[in-house]
Amino acid sequence: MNLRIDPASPEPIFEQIVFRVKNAVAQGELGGGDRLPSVRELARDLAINPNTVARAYETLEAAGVIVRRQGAGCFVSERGSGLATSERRRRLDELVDRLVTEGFHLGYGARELRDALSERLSANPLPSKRDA
Amino acid sequence: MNLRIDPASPEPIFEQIVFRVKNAVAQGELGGGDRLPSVRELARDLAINPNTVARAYETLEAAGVIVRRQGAGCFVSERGSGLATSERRRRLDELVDRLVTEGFHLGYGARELRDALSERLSANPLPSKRDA
Amino acid sequence: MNLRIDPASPEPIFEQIVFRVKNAVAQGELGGGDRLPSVRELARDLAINPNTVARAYETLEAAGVIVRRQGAGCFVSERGSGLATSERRRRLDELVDRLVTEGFHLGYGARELRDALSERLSANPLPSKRDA
Amino acid sequence: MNLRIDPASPEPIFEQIVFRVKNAVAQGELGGGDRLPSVRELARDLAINPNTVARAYETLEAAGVIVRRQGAGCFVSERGSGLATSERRRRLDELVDRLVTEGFHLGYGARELRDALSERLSANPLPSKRDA
DNA sequence: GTGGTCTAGACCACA
DNA sequence: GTGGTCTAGACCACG
Repeated sequence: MNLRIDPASPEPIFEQIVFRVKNAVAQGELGGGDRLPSVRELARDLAINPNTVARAYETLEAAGVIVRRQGAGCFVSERGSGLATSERRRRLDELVDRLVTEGFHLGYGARELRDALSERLSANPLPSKRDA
Repeated sequence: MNLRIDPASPEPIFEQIVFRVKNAVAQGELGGGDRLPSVRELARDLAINPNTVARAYETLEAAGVIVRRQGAGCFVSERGSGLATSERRRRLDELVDRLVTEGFHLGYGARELRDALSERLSANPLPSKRDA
Repeated sequence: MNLRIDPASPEPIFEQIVFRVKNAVAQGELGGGDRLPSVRELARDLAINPNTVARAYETLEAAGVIVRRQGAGCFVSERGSGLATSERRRRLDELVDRLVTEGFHLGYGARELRDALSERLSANPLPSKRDA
Repeated sequence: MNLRIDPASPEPIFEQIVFRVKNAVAQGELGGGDRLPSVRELARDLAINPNTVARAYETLEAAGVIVRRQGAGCFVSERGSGLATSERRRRLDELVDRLVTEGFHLGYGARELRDALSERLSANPLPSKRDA
């Protein structure tokens, strides 16, 4: 999975890990049932405190992305988050609004935003759709 | 502009203000040269600490969204962010990656993501392109 | 709210806090918008580590029961968990199955289980229904 | 009895076994005197560590659900838990409180909780009452 | 003042 | 070995 973090980033370390894992799943690098590195192992590799990794894994479990099993390890979940359609849509709209607003202030117009999204989806196609 | 904030949101108040202003500009509700309410005025209207408003305006100025003229007030900037093309592109890619990754974990596929963006851009078209 | 914990219980302290808060909300002792004691204050009152309280509040936020606002405190949420109907039903069935199974092994029959539930609901009526 | 476990569940495997057995008894699939598979046999069938099965059986014996006869195997007990009436009632109230509290936070009201319990009891009636 | 992040290290529970 | 809980204490961010 090639997990790296940037300790100098304003984004908390545990959130960086959370996003990297979500990203790996969304790119098909990790699939349902796959095992993640152990808390201690990843902490050693990233030279950070095990509690920080544990926090990231905890967040990922709360989001329905992974399951943690005592004595066994952490595994990519086979099931989705279980959110209601309305809630999912609300969050999607917020994500889109954020892209459009911030993108506009970076100087990008409607067409460039659409193209950027299309290019991203073509370059790294999503795995078969995940349940909500 | 009808600036409202949600005091029950976990998003910091100053960030809510920043985003609402950026959003208003991106939707054409605010345009170059328009004047924003004064720090004291807005703080009174929203019933929040003036320091919080001041921090929001500082952030907006640093982002190149507004300019503050001594004694005259705050105005929506005519110019863009002033970032280099490579940096702008990097940030756009990051925004797109975030949409795709989080959207996937909400259960949305490539087509639905493209559609959601297109619908958003049709419903609230962007103003004429802003300079970078 | 009268929060007490049992340090000798096998149930983790942070989970005891989580349940007590959920319970207080389900009994109408706490309602939407109400403020919880601060992390430090509650930690001092219960004579436990602030991190343990923070963990409980974090869990409550993930469950959609409260919202935490930096610099302001923790407040009972006005909104529900946002779970899909199917997921809510699945969890309810699991709760019911647990009651029936464990209740049976305690020596209680169908009628006694129904009566115990009815009595509980009569003695402490639920507040007006919470959104899912 | 068709004992199955879900290795992807965060619930410890030995607890899954404990609950499945209790559940089977509460549904009449297993009755007093019935023999359970041996530790080694069940461990092989479920492809898990024999220690895990042994732990589950120990827990079931401590709860009064099964009895282990030296060299003969494990059998569903004819007797109840042996708990005092007050302790039994305390545990029942706790179970009911848990159902009501968690059910409320899932968005269910008093009536829906009562209905869910009644439906469950109708769909899978309890065997003749077990001794306390 | 509030909550948020991170480190360090102890001890327990599960497989 | 794995993850889970808890403590102690530092430092940062928000209002």
